[in-house]
Amino acid sequence: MSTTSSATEKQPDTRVRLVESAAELFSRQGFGATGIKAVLAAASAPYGSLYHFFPGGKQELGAAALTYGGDRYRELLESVYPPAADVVEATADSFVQAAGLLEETDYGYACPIATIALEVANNDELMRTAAADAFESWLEVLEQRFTTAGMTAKRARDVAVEIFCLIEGAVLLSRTTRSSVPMHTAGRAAAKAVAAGLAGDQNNAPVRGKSARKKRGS
Amino acid sequence: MSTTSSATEKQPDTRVRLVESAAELFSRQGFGATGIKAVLAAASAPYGSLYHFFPGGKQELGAAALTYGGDRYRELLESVYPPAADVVEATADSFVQAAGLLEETDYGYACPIATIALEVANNDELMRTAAADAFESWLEVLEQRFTTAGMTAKRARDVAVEIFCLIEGAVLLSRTTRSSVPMHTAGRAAAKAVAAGLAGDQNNAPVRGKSARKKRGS
DNA sequence: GTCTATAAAACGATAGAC
DNA sequence: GTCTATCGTTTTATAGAC
Repeated sequence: MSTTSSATEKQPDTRVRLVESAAELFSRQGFGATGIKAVLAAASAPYGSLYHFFPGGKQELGAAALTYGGDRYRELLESVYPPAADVVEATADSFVQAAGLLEETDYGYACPIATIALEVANNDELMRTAAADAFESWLEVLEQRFTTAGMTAKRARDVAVEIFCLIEGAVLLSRTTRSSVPMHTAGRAAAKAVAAGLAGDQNNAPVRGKSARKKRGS
Repeated sequence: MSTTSSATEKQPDTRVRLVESAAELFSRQGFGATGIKAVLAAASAPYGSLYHFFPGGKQELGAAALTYGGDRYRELLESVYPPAADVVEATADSFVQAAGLLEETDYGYACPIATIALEVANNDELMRTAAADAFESWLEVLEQRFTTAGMTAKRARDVAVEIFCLIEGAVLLSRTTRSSVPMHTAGRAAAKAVAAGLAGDQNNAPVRGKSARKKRGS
């Protein structure tokens, strides 16, 4: 019962459609620029239903959209990184997939969180933490895969953060310039970073001066 | 060489204050969520002055704010990368500086473009191109420095994009999680990437399988 | 030319009818 | 319990007074 009411599952889930539409529109147009009316129209839901399912109003809807989008993307990430897969190859694939998504959506969509997160990071603590939790869940997936592949926990974390930064930065640059080239460039760098992490070449030692480089793995 | 009407230069630059306040507020709170009244109040400017200086209204103000913020950041970038400096060291420094900026602003400010760019990339072509031009000018600075340091033009471009992605992704993650750790992690990765680019280890060949490569820059 | 007052529309949110 | 009509505020933009 309660808000989700998954016990009966009778109607075509107005609440879910609401969250899906919100995640879509907020991530495309921004949270502040998207009115709740637009969300309701996209979800084919009547006006008052929003406040029925989300007493907290737009803020609560935004947080739910972030959590929903974060979960969906985490699932995608888990599927792109099958437990036994080559993590270098999987990393390269994930960027190619992201580039394809950008092209398919005419550079309109790539990350369900980023746009909203930057908007609300200073102004809305509830939504900020929802976005942070989503990001953290993605990093945990990457960490787990990299650890399984042989990295130390510390290194797996660093590489996961690095991959995250590369893909999110590429999302920003690709969407702004309407080109998938940056995403492909970032993908090659990401694959290299993962390979370096596995090979033991990825550390936090000073990089300048003489540094004996150890060739890449396999 | 004032911005537009450079003939007289009489008033204490209301237009500049307007653009500065807009750049500040838009990048912190988002473009859609920030009303023009808030910008006018921050600039201590009367209402109608906005439409006097910017007949195009909020859109034109937003584009001007992006150009302004982009120019300022490009100057900062040029100062962080002095022409004769060690680019690896300069790269590491720039991330440390970015981390410091995040902490000083309570994780409220880091990039003058990113937040706005993601919001308007789909909805406002004028602002989108302004953001794209700003990003491109930053990449050109990095490219030029890396080329001077010995990289080939192609490699310099790739490394520049990579550095950009790392710092912008780190801005997103650091602001969302309210931690400067990701920025420092990304900084180490960035310094390594630049070093690898200089050493000739950075290429776009497939990272798996055997691939003997030996080309060197300069 | 510089600024104040107003206008029309859209916003988020609420109350109350069904 | 589900949805429609309305409230008060705030938004961008425009006239028009100084």
